[in-house]
Parts: sequence; C-alpha cells; structure tokens
Amino acid sequence: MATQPQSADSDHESDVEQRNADVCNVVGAVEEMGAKWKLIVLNDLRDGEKRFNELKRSTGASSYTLSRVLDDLEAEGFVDNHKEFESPVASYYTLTEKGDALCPVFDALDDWGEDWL
Amino acid sequence: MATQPQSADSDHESDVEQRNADVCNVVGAVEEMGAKWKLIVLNDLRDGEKRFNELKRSTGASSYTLSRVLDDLEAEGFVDNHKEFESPVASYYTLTEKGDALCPVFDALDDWGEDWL
DNA sequence: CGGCATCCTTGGAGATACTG
DNA sequence: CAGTATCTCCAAGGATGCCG
Repeated sequence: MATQPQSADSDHESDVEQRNADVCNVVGAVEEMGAKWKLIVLNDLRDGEKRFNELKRSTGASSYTLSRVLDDLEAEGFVDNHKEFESPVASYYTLTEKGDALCPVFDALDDWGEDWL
Repeated sequence: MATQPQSADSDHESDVEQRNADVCNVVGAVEEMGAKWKLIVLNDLRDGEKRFNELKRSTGASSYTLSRVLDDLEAEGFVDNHKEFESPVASYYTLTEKGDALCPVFDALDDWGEDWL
C-alpha cells in the first residue's frame, strides 16, 4: 500500500497543475540558450556595447568559439552587431531588447551565487 | 538603458563598474550548472518530491543521463535523495535549500519566456 | 523500479594558422 | 582588429541490455 498506481493514471494533475502549466517556458528558455558560453557572453554584454576582442578577453573564449556564439546569439535575436569598416575594423555588440530582458535572470543568478557559491 | 530599474536595493551607485566586480557569480553559477539537463531537472523538482521515473518522464532524459545528472546534482548539493528499499524500490528526489534557492532564477527565466519565447 | 555498464554518435570547444 | 578555416579531442548524451 505504500506505493500508488502511477502508470495507468491520466488525471494525476491536481495541485501542481498551475506550475506545470507555465513551467515549460523554462525548458524552452534553457533549450534556446543551453550552452554556457551563450550565457556568459550575454552576461558580459550587460555592461553595454563591447568589441569582439573585448568579449574575447572578458569571457575567455577563443576567437572561433566566440565568433560562433555571437553568430548564434545574433541569429536568435539576443544581440545586435554594428560594424565599422573605417580604421582598424571594429565591430560592436550590444544586447537587443530580447537579450536585455534577460537581466533579471542574471540578477537572480548573481544573487544566488552570493549565497551559495 | 541597458539596465533595468533596480530593486528595492538602496545604494546601487554606478551599476556598471559595480557589476563588473561581482559579475563573476553569474559565471560561477553557469559553470556549476552549465548543462541544460541540470537546469531542466532542477526546474522539474520545484514541484516537490519526485521519483526517478517520474523525472525521467517529465524531463524526457534517458535513464543513463538522468542518473548521471541526479548524481551530479546530489554531489553538488542541489538535491537530496531518499530511498525506500521496500517493495518495488523507490527513490525520491527533492531540492535542497541550495537548489530551492534557485527558484527566483527559474521564475525570472519563466517570466522572460512569456515575453520572448 | 531504479539504476549502472557498454557501445556509439554528435558537436562543443581548444589550438593554431591564415586573411581582409 | 575581427574573424574564418582546419584538425583534433573529449564529454554529453541516446539506445540498449542487464541486474538487485
């Protein structure tokens, strides 16, 4: 009697349904960012506009990796890229509105880190 | 404008420089969880105690993966494991205080997902 | 039921070197 | 300075099978 029938049960949802309903967003969000580099780069961009090499230094990612991550983030609408072909070519990266909207997440993460890291 | 209205926190002088100082927490946190599975499992455990197969179903991870992820999370102090060797062996997983402290992060993530996913 | 052992595939990511 | 091109290596993770 210790265990309850778990398989042949479809209407198991009762008290946790509310959370279950919108928790999917988290999964979606995680799926979309997943990789640690994306998060690290996004976090670094919270300071505002940054150059490629600047990000390279602050994140510690290789040119190759950083390039692909930025490419990815741009394609997904998290960051914007503005290039200047003048002097010694410079390209600046900034957070889009979508990327900036992640700030609360980073803040929460940062907050957590202070207590548990 | 890259920053959002600060919380009820009192002195948040120049957030950018200030942020640069302790932003490491985010990196640390990301480094510690990194993998998407960890986040997904942790998120699923917000509902409370769950069994192995329950998590397997809800997360969609394979036994192998789930097992390793849970092992990892337990070793890092994010989850607790309570086993019952009675009839058909059952083991329950719950969030530790440390894991539960991540709720705000998931909430923020969830919040973000509603707007941008 | 809850796992661990194995095999095997994928891609994430470092190192290095080269271009515009 | 800002990438791109390779080559390579290793960990993540799916599939399957077995066991207490």
